[in-house]
Amino acid sequence: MTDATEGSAPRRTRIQQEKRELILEAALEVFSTNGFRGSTIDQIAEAAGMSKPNLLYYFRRKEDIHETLMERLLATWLAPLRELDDIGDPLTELRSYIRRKLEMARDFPRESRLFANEILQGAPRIMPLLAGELKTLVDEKANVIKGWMRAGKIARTDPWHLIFSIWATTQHYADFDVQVRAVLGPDRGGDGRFEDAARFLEQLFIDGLKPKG
Amino acid sequence: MTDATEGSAPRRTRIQQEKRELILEAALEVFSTNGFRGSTIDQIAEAAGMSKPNLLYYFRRKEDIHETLMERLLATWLAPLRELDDIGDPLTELRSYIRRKLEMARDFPRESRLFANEILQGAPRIMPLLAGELKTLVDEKANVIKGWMRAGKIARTDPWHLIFSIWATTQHYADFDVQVRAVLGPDRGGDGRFEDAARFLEQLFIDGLKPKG
DNA sequence: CAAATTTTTGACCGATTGGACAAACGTTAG
DNA sequence: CTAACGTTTGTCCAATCGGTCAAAAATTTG
Repeated sequence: MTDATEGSAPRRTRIQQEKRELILEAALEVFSTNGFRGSTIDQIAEAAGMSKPNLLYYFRRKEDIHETLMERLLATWLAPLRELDDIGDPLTELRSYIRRKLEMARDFPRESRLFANEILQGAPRIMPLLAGELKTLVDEKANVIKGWMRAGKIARTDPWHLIFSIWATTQHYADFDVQVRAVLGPDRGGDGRFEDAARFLEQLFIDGLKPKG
Repeated sequence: MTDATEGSAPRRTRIQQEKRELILEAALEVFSTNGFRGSTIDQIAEAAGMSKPNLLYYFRRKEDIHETLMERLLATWLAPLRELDDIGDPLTELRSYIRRKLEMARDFPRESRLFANEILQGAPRIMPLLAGELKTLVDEKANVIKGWMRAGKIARTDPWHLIFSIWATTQHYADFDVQVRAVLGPDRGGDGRFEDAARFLEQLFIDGLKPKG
């Protein structure tokens, strides 16, 4: 994907490519734990192992780093939803989607928190994207789900809120990780918590809480 | 609840009580939308309609405002979970809990976002509370839920993750409100979205997605 | 009333912030 | 070697930050 903010792809040397990656990696770490305003260029520069003016040689403004980060994030973030399609068994498809989202929460918690930070503060930088690209994608998948309901493959319910609930429950394990670990305690809060969560979510979304029989 | 940070309850004049409330109300608005570091004393002072030194006459440090806000928040925030008890039908109890939490997301979105901001950034100020008071409460309620499972009143599953999923799905409508409204669009994103969410969540938690029959 | 106390404010301070800039350094091409 | 170009850094700046302070204004008390 080309940089949306520049008309033509800027030519970059090998060093520029590498250093920009280094900065973005460091900035992801810093932004995701301190928020945009809570992070300083010095922090990012130090995490990237370079001086502040050197960092500003690769990204002219603090906002440019954040913007680049958000653009990359959104592409990978919505990939699981894009994969949800009509072929295959509906319940299996949804199960896979839930599993993929939970894996992303486990493997990319910093990206999840970066996104959560942005939304929490009113999404000032990505509002058009939410109402545009994201809404279009969700509407499209909601229609797929509606088709499954009409065909009697899954229970009739609100597809949009279904998608919200999948987002909420899976991202919770990234965004609220400290709380989850604190409540589960040292015994159950270890690495196994994601498998426990996967089992629980599968049961919740498929069967609910009503006892069988 | 008495102020945990001061040994004895400080005596306050009528003006002090009123102005402190005014400041806390303004600070809730500012902190919940900008985070702690993203908020300035000037912003809060302006929102409260007073000068910065005047504000600092009532709260000596920025952190004191945030601390007072968090203490109040936590008490009311956990009230719905405290109400969950053994008397009454289990499924009805859980339904009520979900409804109460969703109502809190609707009526106190700023408190929800303030809390989310704190957790997102690693809960630096309330970590002991999470591992202490909160964990104790959740463990206790998890045992209640376990009892229901043993009695065959609800399906067997992980009570802790059940509670997490209720938190996640309900608070999502406060914390990710902009995204929810953007995706639902002007038609369905209006005031009715909370009733739609309530209907959906009830169905999800009780019956899941598997088609009937 | 007057004295004592509480409340409010303008001016100010040191620290931190995002960012500019020119000079120094390193690398590559002719 | 040298000129050109890409990279790095020390220094600096204006704005903003949290917070202080003394004095003025308002209020309460006797």
